[in-house]
Amino acid sequence: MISQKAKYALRALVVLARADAQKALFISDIADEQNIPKKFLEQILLDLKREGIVMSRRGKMGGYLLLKPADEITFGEVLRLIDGPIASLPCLSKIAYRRCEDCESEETCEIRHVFHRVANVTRGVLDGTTIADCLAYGKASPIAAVLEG
Amino acid sequence: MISQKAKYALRALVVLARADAQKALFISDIADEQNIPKKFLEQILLDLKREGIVMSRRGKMGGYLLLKPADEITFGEVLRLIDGPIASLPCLSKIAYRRCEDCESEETCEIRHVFHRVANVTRGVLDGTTIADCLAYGKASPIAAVLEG
DNA sequence: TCGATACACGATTAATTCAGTCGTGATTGT
DNA sequence: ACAATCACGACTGAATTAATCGTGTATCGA
Repeated sequence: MISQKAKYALRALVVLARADAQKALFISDIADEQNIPKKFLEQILLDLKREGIVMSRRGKMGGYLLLKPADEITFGEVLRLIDGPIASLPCLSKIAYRRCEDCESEETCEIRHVFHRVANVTRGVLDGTTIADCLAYGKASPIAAVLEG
Repeated sequence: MISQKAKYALRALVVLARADAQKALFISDIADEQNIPKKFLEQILLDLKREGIVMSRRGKMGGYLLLKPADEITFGEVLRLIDGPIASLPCLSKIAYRRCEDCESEETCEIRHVFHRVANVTRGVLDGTTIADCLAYGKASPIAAVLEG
């Protein structure tokens, strides 16, 4: 299960991607549209900003807008930022490798090879899917959802 | 990341699968071989027993043995039992479906279709891999690990 | 220049989960 | 009877999750 925070982050990015690329959106507008607690979303957008995915303007007429093009923001990137490693075992993580303490060696670990395959297929989907791939979905065009069944 | 508990469960099952099918193993022997806290493993084996995956004998000369054949115990089955759903979203879980509270509808959810694909490929691996597929690995035959690279 | 509106950011919190540990009881082979 | 083994509920400390609170800073428009 991904965290609630990651879910909010992804949906906020979709909203930003759907908006006019030049026009900043208020936190409160995004929060209202997606039923996200405003203060929590504020925190999330700050994380995304530090990572260079979005930018913000302060003051009246401020708000948030995408810094990276929507088709260059992958699900994998966002999930790693918010939830941490995608791999099921610390010894398989790219961004936060850690040896399993209880494990004698990675070569003879009985289960590592299985989760290595899991990590590969999962990364295949998450690093191969971008925010732009979600634009057809959502309030704007409920019809699009039918396409996938 | 899977839990430590799930990791222990899978490795304990591999140990049981490697043993003589008729001979019960003590909790303490499995715990020692895999560096698992004994009391914690006791709890885990009870879970696996309730599920019908292993059985136990009490008293002196007691111990645990597999109830199901190793090639019929899938990773998916064990992970669902110990860690819960494999799906990344509650609304995609087979064993514990729950509607996402903050989500208007599943048809128009902007991110659901992506995690549906993730769930499919993950299940493909986890439900398609059994404890028997791990027998070549581990202490018994460190050479086998080389085969995969 | 003033004030309303927006983002910035650290601190705090309640609830839950994780990873065990403890203690006692029941069963069985010798 | 005794020792070894599993059974099982209760407990615990640390970490994580999902927020909330409060104050500060920037900016626009009148």
